[in-house]
Parts: sequence; structure tokens; C-alpha cells
Amino acid sequence: MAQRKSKADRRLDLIDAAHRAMIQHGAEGVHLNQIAEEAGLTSGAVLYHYPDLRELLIEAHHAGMERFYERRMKKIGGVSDPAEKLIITIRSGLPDGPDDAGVRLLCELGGAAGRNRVYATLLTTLFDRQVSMYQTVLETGAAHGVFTLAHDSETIARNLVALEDAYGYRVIARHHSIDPDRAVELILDYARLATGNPLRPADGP
Amino acid sequence: MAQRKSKADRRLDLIDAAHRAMIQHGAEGVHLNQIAEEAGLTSGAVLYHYPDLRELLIEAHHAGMERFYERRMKKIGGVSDPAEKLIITIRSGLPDGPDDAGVRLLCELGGAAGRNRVYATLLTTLFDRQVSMYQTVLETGAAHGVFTLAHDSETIARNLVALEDAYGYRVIARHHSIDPDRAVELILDYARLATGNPLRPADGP
DNA sequence: CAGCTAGTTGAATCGAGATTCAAATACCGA
DNA sequence: TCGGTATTTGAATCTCGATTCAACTAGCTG
Repeated sequence: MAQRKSKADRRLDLIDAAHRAMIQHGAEGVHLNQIAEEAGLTSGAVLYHYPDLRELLIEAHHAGMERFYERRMKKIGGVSDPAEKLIITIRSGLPDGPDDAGVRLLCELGGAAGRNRVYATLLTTLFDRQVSMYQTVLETGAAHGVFTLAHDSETIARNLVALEDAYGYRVIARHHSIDPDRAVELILDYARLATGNPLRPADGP
Repeated sequence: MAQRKSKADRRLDLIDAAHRAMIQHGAEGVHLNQIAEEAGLTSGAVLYHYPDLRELLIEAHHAGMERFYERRMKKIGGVSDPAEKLIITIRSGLPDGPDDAGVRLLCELGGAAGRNRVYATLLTTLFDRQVSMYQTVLETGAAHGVFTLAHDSETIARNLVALEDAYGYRVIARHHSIDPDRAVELILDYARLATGNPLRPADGP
């Protein structure tokens, strides 16, 4: 028998298991047994904690987005130079590679959002939060005089998030000539025009 | 009994039915019976024409992409002024609204492409074709001296297609403040920087 | 108009996955 | 150590969609 765990702990495990299962089998094509197997449990145990599977899936998506967003905030947290910060922000929004679990899950949702209000809201909220994040970076840079914004910060921020999203899909689909580094360069080409800053990656200390 | 049709005609019907069914129930969550119902047939008849359901789904996606691309080419075909052509090209890449069937289907594939090589190839190919399309517009404008390209045409074209893609997803997810018109404006803001052209929509005759 | 063929139906069967639940068991507190 | 309880199992059952196929029929052909 699988190790017994407290309700709270097990629910966290299950969210993680659902995450993995959805990446393998699709956000909508995933089966209860697949989630149970990922968690090292039987289907009955999963139902014990989540009588309604949909609730688990939504929580898994929600947790995945929080994780994605928190990780980005953490990566850019320590950086003070606006140009460097913008570059790091861009990089942190792209998948590491075609198998990046966090981004894979986000991509799963794009289509479902057209049919499912909850998923649509989750994705829209994430988009808007990322836009705000970029706006902060852009306006700080403008206040310091290192960015000369070609448009209002919201417009630029939206376009940056949009580019990230789209190139994320390309990387996940294994585009032969768009890997994460290439994607960063493409987005930076826009960012340079929009900020008037050359945005050269700093060579380490 | 449903009207009898030739093999070829019926297959076209079924591709259309699969298209509609996938939009309602998801590219991967769709069921044989749902496709049969959309086509006004029974499941047996569908299997008669497509013993392997996957083949039908792939053909439906393929046809949807062809249609999407052909429609764009047709819309921009008659326009000769490069600036106007670019604006129309951008507009033609976005959904009419959240219920646009063509784009809905494309969005369904994004997630699946991470797991399915065939879908990944279809999407990648479409992306590259759209990039070529934009490159032609951009280079023609540059040759006429009305565009001053800030980067090579491939970079700009890729970014334009990426922006379209991403805002397509936003529209489909019913973002409260990004409708098709707003999306066009956002993309145009980038296009102006990249081409050095004010890109003002011509007021019709 | 008779016969043939291809397309379609509908009922039967099959199988996979969801759901239920009594029994088993690990862990906790007394 | 000994209940008591929360968690997990595993088998039984239920449900639904896929698959098969013999019978049926529309439309063509001679």
C-alpha cells in the first residue's frame, strides 16, 4: 500500500501528479487512472480526495500558473539594472526547451479556453499579471532615463507577453530554427525598438 | 436515411463535420458519435469512410489550415499599396471574434503539438508559410522605398506572425479589453517601428 | 424495369474507464 | 498496547463510446 499521508499533503501530491499526467496525455484527454498512476495510488484514493475530477484539474492548472509566475518574479527579483532586468524577464517567460513542464501545461490550455470559461479566466488573468510585471520593468527603466518608450508601457508590455507566448508555442512544437535562445533574440529585437536601449546581455562579473 | 453521396463528397462533408465537432468538444476530446451527428450520419457510416478516426482528424486540421491560409492570400491579393497590404495582412490573421471557427481550430492544436508530431509539423509549416507571406509584403514595401526595415525581413515577419498568434488566443479566450480591433492596433504599433511607415488605414473611396 | 453496387443503418458486442463500497490497514492518541 | 479513525485498496458494477456486421436501400447501369 502507498504511504499514508495527511489530506493536505496528499492533495499537493495529486496536483503534481495531475500536472504530469496532463502533460503526457493532454489537459482534456487525461484519465483518472493515469493521474492515480502518476501519484502511485489507485483511482479510488484519488476520488476520495477529489470526488470531482474537474476540480483537481483546475487546481493543477492554477498551481502551475502560480508556480510559473512566482519563478519569474524570483528570477528577476535581485536584478536592479533595468536593461538587464528586461532581458532576464524575457528569458524567464520562455520554456527551457520543448519539454519544459510548466510551459507545456500552459499551452495545453489555449484551445480549451475557447470552450471553458474557467480556463479562459485563468489564462487571461495570467496574461494580465505578466503585462503588469513588464510594465513595472519598463516604467522603472523610463524613470531612470535608460528607456525611451516608443509607446505607452501597456502597449509594449502586451506585445512582449504576446511574443513570449507565441514563441513558447513554437519551442514546444519543436520548430527547427526557433529554440529558446533564438526566441529571446527575436523578442529583444522588438524590445530594442520599443525602449530605445541596445539591451546587450551583461557579461558576467 | 441520410442522402447517399459519393465517396469523395462524403469525405468532404465529414471533414467539415469533424471541424465543427472538434471546435465544440476539443481536438482530442471529440467522439466519433459527435462527428457522426454533425454530419447527419451514424457512427458506422463514418467508420466506413474513415476506418481510422485519427486520419479524419488530421485531414480536418489540414483542410482548416489550408482554408485559413488561402483566405488570407485572397484577401491581400488585390491590394498593391504596401502599407495598405500590410494592414490587411495583419487583420486577416486575426479571428473575427471569439467564435471564429477557423482560428478556434488552430488554437486547439497548440497544446497537442507538444505530444503529437503530426500536429506539431502542421502548425510549424503553417507558421513558416505565414512568415514567408509577410516577408514578401515587407520586402516589396522596402523595394518601393515606403518601408525602412529596422531588421531583416525574416525577423520582422516572425514577430508579426507571433503577435497575431498570441492575440488570436487572447481573442478566443475573450479577453475583456483585447478585441480584434485592439489587437490590430497593438500589432500595428510594432509594425510601425519595424517599417518606419505610419501605416494609417486608408479611408476607402 | 431488374439487378448490381456502394453507402448507410441499427442492433449486438466489446472494452475501457468511472464509480461505488465493504474490507483492509496505517497511523494517532490515550 | 489498544481502540478509533482516516486513508487506501481492490473487486464489483455501471456507463458510455468504439467496433462489427448482417440487413437494407438509394441510385446507377444495362
